[in-house]
Amino acid sequence: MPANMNREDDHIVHFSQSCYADAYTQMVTQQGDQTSKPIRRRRKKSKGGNAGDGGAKKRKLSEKQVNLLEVHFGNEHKLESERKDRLASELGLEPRQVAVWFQNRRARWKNKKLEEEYSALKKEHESTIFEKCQLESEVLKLKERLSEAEKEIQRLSQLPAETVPSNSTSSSPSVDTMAGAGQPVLGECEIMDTYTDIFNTTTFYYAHAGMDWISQYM
Amino acid sequence: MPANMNREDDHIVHFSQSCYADAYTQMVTQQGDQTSKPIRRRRKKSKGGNAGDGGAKKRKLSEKQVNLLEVHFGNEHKLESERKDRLASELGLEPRQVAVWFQNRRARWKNKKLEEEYSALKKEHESTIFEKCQLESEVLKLKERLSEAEKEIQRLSQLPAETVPSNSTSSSPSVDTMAGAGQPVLGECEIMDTYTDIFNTTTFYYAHAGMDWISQYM
DNA sequence: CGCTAATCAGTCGTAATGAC
DNA sequence: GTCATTACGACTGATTAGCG
Repeated sequence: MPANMNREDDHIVHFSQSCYADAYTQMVTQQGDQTSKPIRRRRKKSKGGNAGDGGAKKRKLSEKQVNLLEVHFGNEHKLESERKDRLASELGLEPRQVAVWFQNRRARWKNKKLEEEYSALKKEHESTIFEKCQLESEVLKLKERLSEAEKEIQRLSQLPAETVPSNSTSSSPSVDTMAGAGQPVLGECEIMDTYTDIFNTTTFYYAHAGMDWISQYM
Repeated sequence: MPANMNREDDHIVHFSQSCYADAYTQMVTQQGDQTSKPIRRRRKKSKGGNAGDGGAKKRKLSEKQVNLLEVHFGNEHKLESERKDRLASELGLEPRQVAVWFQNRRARWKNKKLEEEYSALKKEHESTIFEKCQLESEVLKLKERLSEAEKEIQRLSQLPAETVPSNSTSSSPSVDTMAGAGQPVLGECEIMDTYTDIFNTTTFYYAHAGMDWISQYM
């Protein structure tokens, strides 16, 4: 809520940068006071002073503060101004800081969520592809069996009036045959296309997340 | 909207820090922004001096600067210091600013990319699901045809020695029959499961992006 | 030094709400 | 209705910590 801070944070009036120091971080210890240069600031890092736990020589929030904020964020991502003020005084921060922290936290949370959903979707997609492959090979298998069966029908219907040997009647022979020859049916399966597709269009480090099933083909 | 008019003075406050003035902003300004609203201000505002300026405060980079930076970023996301310095002087910025801009640009580009890939993947996933459905129905169809064919074989092989009527021999009748009855085969298709899954696990505004195909079922 | 990742903050637009 | 306030989101700039 950067925009509306006017109300309760008037007194602060954005003294940008270093001017915040007092209000923001309780231990500023840093006097460097080059309040004038926004950029070019090459400060030395921590001076010996504060070390310790939440040290925060700059305007960083202390660990304790962040923890408490996290807890409250976990309970509720939104922040009504009543809660904001209460939290602020609990933490010794300006209400505005609390508001900004929540805002940023929400934004970060969204990105994280997106990443999670992406990898979940990817996993699901991969397994769907796998199932699709299985279906494709099943279709091939069935088509061959069907073609065999129809050949058989053709044969049977065309021989005029003979007695057919009883052991060739049932469909089981052809079934077994096809099942035995089932290996090469993957020829038409698009698994390899999809495979390369997946790995070419993504450059994320977790790209290999859910591809375990592929080992079944190797 | 009248809503955001109140920011004017906020800007002024920052700007009065002055530190920015030189390095930042060549005026982004173009103020046509808030022009003439008679905003009733009631806050104590900052000190102020700045009355006269027509707006133009904000440390934002000018459009021209951003465009040039974008172009260079498009060519190469990395930034060697030679290039950085050259760019900086071209733009009238601190080299440090250029570096920061590139850093942020890279970081944010990643998120954007992730979002793009997410929606691309989702689209692909949906079409894969669709294809899988088609395959499932094809499998059902084939299984029925096969079963018909085997019944036929059974019949043919069991009738002793008759002359089979020529018009019932071919397999085409059963094929046509199945194709005609193709509609209800979706009964076992998991499309609805998947459908609800997709819409429950995502809350993005572009969730409906690639579901056009679903209209084929409605 | 440069980079990434994380963090903090300011700006703008805008929707929801309440007062006049 | 208009106007103001407030809260939020998206975007952007800047800082810091840590790695190589």
